[in-house]
Amino acid sequence: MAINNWLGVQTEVLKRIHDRTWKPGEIIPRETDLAYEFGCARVTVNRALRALADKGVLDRKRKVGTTVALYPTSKATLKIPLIRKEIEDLGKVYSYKLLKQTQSKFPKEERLPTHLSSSDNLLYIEAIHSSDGEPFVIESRYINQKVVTNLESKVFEKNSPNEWLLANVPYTHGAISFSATNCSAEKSTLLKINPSEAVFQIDRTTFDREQVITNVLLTYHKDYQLQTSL
Amino acid sequence: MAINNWLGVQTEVLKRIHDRTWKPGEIIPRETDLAYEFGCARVTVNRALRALADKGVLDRKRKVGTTVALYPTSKATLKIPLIRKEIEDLGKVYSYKLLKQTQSKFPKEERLPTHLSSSDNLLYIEAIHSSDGEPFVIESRYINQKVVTNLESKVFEKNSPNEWLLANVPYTHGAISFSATNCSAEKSTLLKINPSEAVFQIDRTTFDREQVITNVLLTYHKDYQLQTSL
DNA sequence: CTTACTATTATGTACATACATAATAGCATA
DNA sequence: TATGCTATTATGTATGTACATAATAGTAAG
Repeated sequence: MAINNWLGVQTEVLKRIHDRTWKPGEIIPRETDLAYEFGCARVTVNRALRALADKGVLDRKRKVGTTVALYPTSKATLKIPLIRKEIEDLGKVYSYKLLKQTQSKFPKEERLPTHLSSSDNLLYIEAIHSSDGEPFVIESRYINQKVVTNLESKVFEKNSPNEWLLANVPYTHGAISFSATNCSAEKSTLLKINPSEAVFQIDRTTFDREQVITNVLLTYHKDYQLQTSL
Repeated sequence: MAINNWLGVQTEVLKRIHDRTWKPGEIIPRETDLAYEFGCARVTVNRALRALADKGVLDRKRKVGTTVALYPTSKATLKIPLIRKEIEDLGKVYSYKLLKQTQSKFPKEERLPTHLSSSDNLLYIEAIHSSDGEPFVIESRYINQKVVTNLESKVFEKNSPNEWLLANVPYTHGAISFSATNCSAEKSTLLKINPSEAVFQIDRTTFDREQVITNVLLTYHKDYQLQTSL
């Protein structure tokens, strides 16, 4: 019976990997052969296999062929949501408060903002996002004013930098890192937790080509979990 | 000048989004028109736009059209590597040690293993992975022996469950969550850190269709960072 | 005014075909 | 033996064409 759509091909291929007809590391039949077997066009097989290679299930190489990935490089795609949206999606009321806004060439912070040099003309902002009035995450951000020039001084009193930048300053790429740290005394007060409690942090820097647009350190409330699926 | 490959189309589209020719939320010209403008086939435009929609840069809807995503849902794809590979890629020497292996219907752990019920026939394993002799991560795992039946009792003395399962038990999907926690006394000894120091944790459950194969809690050494790019 | 049908439209997919490109193997030459 | 050329091969991509499908708008029937 012919399989005449790429999702069907994908399902069949996954089935064979799963039931070990094709074992990890092994080479699978070439596109032409599979197309003949399934009774469809090679392009259809190509699309299915390409999608699986994107997911990390298969490895493909020109002239060599397609192999079942030895260690399926479990690629989890995690969506980094807007903070407001994340809170609202939980059915909670979102609120935002600006805590600090300073012009600072040499930020007197404990952390070195990644990817930024002290020579940059930086705007430092600290704000807190709350869920039903409870502290949710502290946003601690540097903005490179060499790149972001259309800034009115009072924007961030009402709008969170998180949201304003996303809507107003397009970026080309970014670097992101997740870690755990013992909460500083100052932040623990803001988050209403005990000092040195373990907190989840996201450090993200976004770029416009070579230039850094902004670096943000998000310090989440206790018990925050970042979830996704494989 | 004609753009006659899908990557070229993608680049041009990204350029226009970036220089705000097409603003967030706006609808962009239809495939047919773009194809005409670029001097290529509609299918080529389709491929480029589809790839961007996958990344979250565009939203597409049949009959309605393609819009620039209002909040580019920053999708970070993070690779969950084999622990051994992660360590070796850092140029360090990898070592593994089995700490505990018990048959336990009712695990006497502080944590409830996610997605598992106490009725399952569980094998509990605790092991440590080291980098140049220094503790790197504690693997604390439940294996569902209803599903994983081909287990020899001594496999995990030499092979880490992490690696053995990946190579021997195919899975259909998984759930994963990242969090921060204060390290338990027991684990802090193993990791050679102060008790209640903040540690990064990954909790992962993999499934074979409806059935849980395994649940693992990975507790990383101090200062561990999970990094990726956008 | 509401409901059901119908036409329209933009994206989604399938196919045959053609050519491009990377990697390999084999052969020939120095 | 080593080196470089060449043929081969599997995947990668582009195109014209055709039809599928989802969502909308418009129209007719009750």
